[in-house]
Amino acid sequence: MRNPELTRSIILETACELFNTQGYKATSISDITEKANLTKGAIYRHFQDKSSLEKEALRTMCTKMLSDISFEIKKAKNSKDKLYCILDYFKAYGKKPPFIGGCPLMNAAIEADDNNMELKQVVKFIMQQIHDSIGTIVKNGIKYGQIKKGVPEKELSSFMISALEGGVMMLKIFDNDKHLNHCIKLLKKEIDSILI
Amino acid sequence: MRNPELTRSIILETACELFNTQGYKATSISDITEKANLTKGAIYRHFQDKSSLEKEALRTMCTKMLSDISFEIKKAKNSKDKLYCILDYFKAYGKKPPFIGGCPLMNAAIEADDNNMELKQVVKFIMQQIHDSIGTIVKNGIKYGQIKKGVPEKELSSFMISALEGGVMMLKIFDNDKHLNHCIKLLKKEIDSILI
DNA sequence: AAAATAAGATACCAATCGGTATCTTCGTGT
DNA sequence: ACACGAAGATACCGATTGGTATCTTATTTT
Repeated sequence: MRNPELTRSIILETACELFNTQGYKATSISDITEKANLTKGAIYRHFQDKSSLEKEALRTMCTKMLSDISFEIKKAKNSKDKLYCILDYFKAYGKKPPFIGGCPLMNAAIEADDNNMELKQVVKFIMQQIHDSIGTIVKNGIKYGQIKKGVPEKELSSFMISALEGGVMMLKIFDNDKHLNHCIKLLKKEIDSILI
Repeated sequence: MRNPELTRSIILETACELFNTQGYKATSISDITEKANLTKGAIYRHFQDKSSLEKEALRTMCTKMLSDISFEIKKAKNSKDKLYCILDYFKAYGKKPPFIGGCPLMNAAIEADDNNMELKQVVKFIMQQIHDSIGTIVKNGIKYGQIKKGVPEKELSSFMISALEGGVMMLKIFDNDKHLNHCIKLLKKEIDSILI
């Protein structure tokens, strides 16, 4: 019956869910053991301390997010479709969210920023990757004649990320996805305006 | 030397600062007493419990935010300037932020949402006011021939709030206001495009 | 089959949490 | 001048926190 790898993944998955809904500081080790039907002995065998578990949980969620998005992006054939993929990924937060509790990156960013520097570093690293990826899509679009020359790819990337994350925040505040959908609609307009 | 009203306002101000930087749950009553050079006796004389202090601190910060923004908006003479006021208010987070620790509304929204329903209700109420105010500016702009007819005011309002709050999040993640400034630049372009 | 090792349950620790009860002290009304 | 009530300091409460030490039990090695 014993399966250490399974136990570890159960702990990690439970921690992800609780950290992303209740917050990192607000989730106690006991919260995790109760929900996972395990004990402290199990957790502290697999993870050095709570801080390690926090960082690994955040990394796990972000890695899943990045790989899910890039899976869709790779299927898309042109720049427009690739950029739309990102919008669609966030649109899903309204109906069948990829994570309960909202975007893990935003949640960790807001909670960690003055408090938990290690967690903040993880957020910063992942967010930079996303920002670069969107920039690359735009640059390639220009290169291959699908996007107008001179479009400032970094500005568009910052704008898309900010509006989408802000839209998810609005979704959580109002328990209503209309604000998020407004953002996506206007971002699509913005994207369409730079296409050739 | 004793001044109960002053004591109360010191407690409230200290609580605002700590709640907005460290988070509500993560800030203990002892944190507040130490920073304010007071004791529990003082706090629990002026506030019923921690939850009350949390709500009043959030309301205090949001009221300040709303009154600062509306003070500037009232000085502006046309729709464009009024909308630009809101962008400028958020732009200040980069250089001399109105609150240390980021936007109190976003911080509370992210922390409270699945956890602290009373705090979430405060956030929801204030955010609705802001959303309505921006909508009203746009509607009046249309009425007085400054903004094109048919502009969906609610969409623009959701978009502005989301992009600005997301921009503040990016500012906090990277300790760099370039992403926020990108958002503001593109929002200005969006606003200019609906002017007559 | 016995011994060794790894997995995880149990019991405990000091520190800290929010909150209360009590006590001292300051300011005011008489 | 004195008493009284409010302001706030102090001491304490049970519950919970992250973490550790120990013990049992399942699995693998010999």
